[in-house]
Amino acid sequence: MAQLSKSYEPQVIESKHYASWQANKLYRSEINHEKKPYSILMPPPNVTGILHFGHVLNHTLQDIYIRRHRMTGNEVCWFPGLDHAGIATQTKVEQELRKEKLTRHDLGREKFTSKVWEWKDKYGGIILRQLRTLGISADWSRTLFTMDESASNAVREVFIRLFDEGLIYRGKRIINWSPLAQSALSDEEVLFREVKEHLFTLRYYIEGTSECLTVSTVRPETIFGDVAVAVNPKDERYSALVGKNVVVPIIGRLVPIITDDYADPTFGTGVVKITPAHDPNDFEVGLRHNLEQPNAINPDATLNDLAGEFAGLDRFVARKKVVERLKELELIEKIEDYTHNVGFSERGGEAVEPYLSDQWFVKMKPLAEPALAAVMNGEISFYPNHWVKTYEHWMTGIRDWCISRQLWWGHRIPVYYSPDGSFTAAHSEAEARQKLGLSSDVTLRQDEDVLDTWFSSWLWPMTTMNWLADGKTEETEEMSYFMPTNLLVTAPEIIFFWVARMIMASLKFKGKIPFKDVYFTSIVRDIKGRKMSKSLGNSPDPVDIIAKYGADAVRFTMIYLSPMGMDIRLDVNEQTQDVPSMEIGRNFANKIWNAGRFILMKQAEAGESKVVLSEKEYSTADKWIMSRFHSTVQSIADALDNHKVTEYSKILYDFIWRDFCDWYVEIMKVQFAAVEDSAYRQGLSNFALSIFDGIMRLLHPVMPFITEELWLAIANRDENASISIANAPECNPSFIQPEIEQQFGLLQEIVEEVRRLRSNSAIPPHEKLPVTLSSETNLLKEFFETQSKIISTLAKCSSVRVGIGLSKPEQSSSSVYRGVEIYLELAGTIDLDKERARLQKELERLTGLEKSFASKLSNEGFLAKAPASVVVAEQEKLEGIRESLMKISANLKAL
RNA sequence: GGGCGGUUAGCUCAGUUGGUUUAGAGCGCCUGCCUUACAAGCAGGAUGUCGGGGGUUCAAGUCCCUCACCGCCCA
Repeated sequence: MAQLSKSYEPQVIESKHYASWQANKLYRSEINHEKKPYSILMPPPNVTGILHFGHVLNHTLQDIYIRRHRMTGNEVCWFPGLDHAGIATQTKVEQELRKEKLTRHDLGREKFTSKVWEWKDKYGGIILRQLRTLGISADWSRTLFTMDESASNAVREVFIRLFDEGLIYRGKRIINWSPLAQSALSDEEVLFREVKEHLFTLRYYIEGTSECLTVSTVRPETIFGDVAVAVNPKDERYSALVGKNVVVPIIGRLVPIITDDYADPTFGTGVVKITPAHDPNDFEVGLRHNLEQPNAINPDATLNDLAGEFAGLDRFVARKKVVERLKELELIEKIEDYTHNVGFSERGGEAVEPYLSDQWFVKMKPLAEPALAAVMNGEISFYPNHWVKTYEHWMTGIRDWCISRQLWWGHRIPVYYSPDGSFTAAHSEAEARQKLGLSSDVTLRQDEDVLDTWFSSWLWPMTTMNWLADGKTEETEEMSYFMPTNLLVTAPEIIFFWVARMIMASLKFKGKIPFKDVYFTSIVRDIKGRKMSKSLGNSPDPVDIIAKYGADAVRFTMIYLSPMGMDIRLDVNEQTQDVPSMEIGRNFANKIWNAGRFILMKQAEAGESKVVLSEKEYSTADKWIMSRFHSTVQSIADALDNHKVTEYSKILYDFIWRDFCDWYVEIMKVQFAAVEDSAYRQGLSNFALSIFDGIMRLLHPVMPFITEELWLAIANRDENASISIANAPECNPSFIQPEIEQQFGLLQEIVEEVRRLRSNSAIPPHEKLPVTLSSETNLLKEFFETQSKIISTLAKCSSVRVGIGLSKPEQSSSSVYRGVEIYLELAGTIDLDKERARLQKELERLTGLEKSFASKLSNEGFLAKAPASVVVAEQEKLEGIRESLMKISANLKAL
């Protein structure tokens, strides 16, 4: 027998087993047509990312399903990978360069990108190493990086196909511009936040008059791009002025007063300035009225020459200066506080600038329609289901996707321009020339921009399975075996970024859905409901927490605490950066550890043997634990099948702690001590061990390390065995016996009632007292007789007298439970007043109950309309209550 | 403005298609225990107008309407 320490020490055990799992290549998958496939795509973390609690939860969930299916006979594959994260990674490397006072332009494109690759090889993907400490069983041999050649080939091919089909187009549009990254962002990369600013009402003098129109704006610094002021066509206040010109403040340019529905008569003065290059709505107005689109802002968000004396100033500095100047010129009518939503870059955090530029877009409508249908018709299911509505809403109002980024790190857009202005998408310059019908001496220029990172990750379901790895191969073995994958586990935040687009791409290019079920995880917050973030100091490093509590404990706690469909709140100590709730999992692990240790000790005590109790030898408790075990097996299967993962953890927690440890193990001690026969003892300890073995298998998906350690220990299995490739227990319904569970329930209640009586009378724990149990049926009498040893041990009785209609012993504390009278003999120590008060209180409680049941049963509506079974059950309850009432009042009288 | 969640013990949450002796768990709290698997533990205890109001029903924490508050997403 292995020597186990008194408390569970995860650190050594965890690294030992992970190394052995990897060395034995247990989680490598292969195409095996004998088995049903089960697969999950790991959402590729950012190459710059480090582990946070969101990852811990997400990957634990995935690992639970992966491990579970590996144990239920599937050929399992978990496809891991890493995302190149264009903006984030480029920013990181640019920051490093800045320390050397260099910019990427100093290096040039080629040198810069090779620098990024160097950075990636050296520091990138820390997170994948960190994930290993969690114990997850991904097939690391399949790790894909979105910039790998194979994935890049697919990206290029997809771009060309969509371009040729007309689904990718180039357009001059207002896009979200990140001045920090100096790149376009997609709508999804912009976060809106309420900001308190000011609403300035400016005076625009009408040409040649001393009258003025007052125009409200929050961005006076954009007046240099003004081309018109607009009023609503129905707004009679201004109808006489339409067609006249006004003078733009400071610069004095004349612009027309036009009418457009966009002008809201109820907002501000009802007059709005039109700056097409700096506002998406104004841009639309400009198109309708054929206006120019002068750009007054540079890519770094400083003002340009159009702003005259303000040229070169940052937009926010410029705003102040412009306001000062307007004040000097008395061109400000009023300044009001104004709260509105402003878009900020998800990555850089700076305010996004609506910016007019040439960008590449994907036409989304044709892609969205089938992708919406796949979810609406149930081919793909969302858990929790309510996300379907969010998905539907976005998909029906979908806008084209801006996919070009003015970065160097990423997949370069495969578009080539000829000097004559024609262009096409192609695999090479030569191919482009051919497509454009140009002779071979024409030099083409490749588009400078790269693609949005998500343009590679939307192909993830296919590129992970080597689709178009060489740019040509349409169908791979992996795809025909594993696609569609079974489950995707992801944060709801990227439902649009990623989930929706993967569905689109898979349907578009393969005509297949990418996954069947999507599980949206909880968002991890602190106890105040704030999202975890480094700047708030409420985001401890999970690596430290894992080191302190053990990976199993962290995994279990996260699952146990995360409510389905809602955010999870973790109590974080900001001083110590500790997460004390991890004690739930740690204590549980310790409990399991000690239960295992106990059984091993009993087995050693009984002597090595393979003998297991036969069914004929089962005691009530043995039958009961078998019944409970098989029910547990069933409810765990149901919980996991229905994506109720928290329930899975709760079922196990309760079964192991309450049923197995509190009751079965305690009773096993009694049974073990009562019989000296070593064959019986061996049979019993092996029986308990077999239950424990099953528990380990049920628990393994969520707590892989401790279960591996104990499972290997309990059977002295050989070094290379692993619970992770063992079979999950199956439910054998014939062992589920409700009548045994009911009978045992009575035993538990009796024991607890005696303990309660003892506690009420303040009996010291070591003092044993005589107990009398009086029942009304022979059946119960006999049952108590067979269980008397157990009752007397668990309830600390010096003796247990069992009989039918026994009278109340002198000076005893009494109780009635379902017709059974329980007497605890307290000769000499009984406090009669206290006992009377207790019985009186119980009497009152029961009288109240009796009243409510009696009135229910005399209600004709109830008798006529309630199902007969309910009426009968209520009738029986009432009779039981009346019986208890009689007995208690008799006991009260007898005091 | 539109949509989606949530409101149950001091805290974090369970509570299946309405019907379990008048609502459960963990943490925290109180009392007593180093009962040789486990003090990271054991035994016992206290704590609730199930957010407010209305309705449906024989019966509502559970279904419907409405209001309030909190959170998220979209515009």
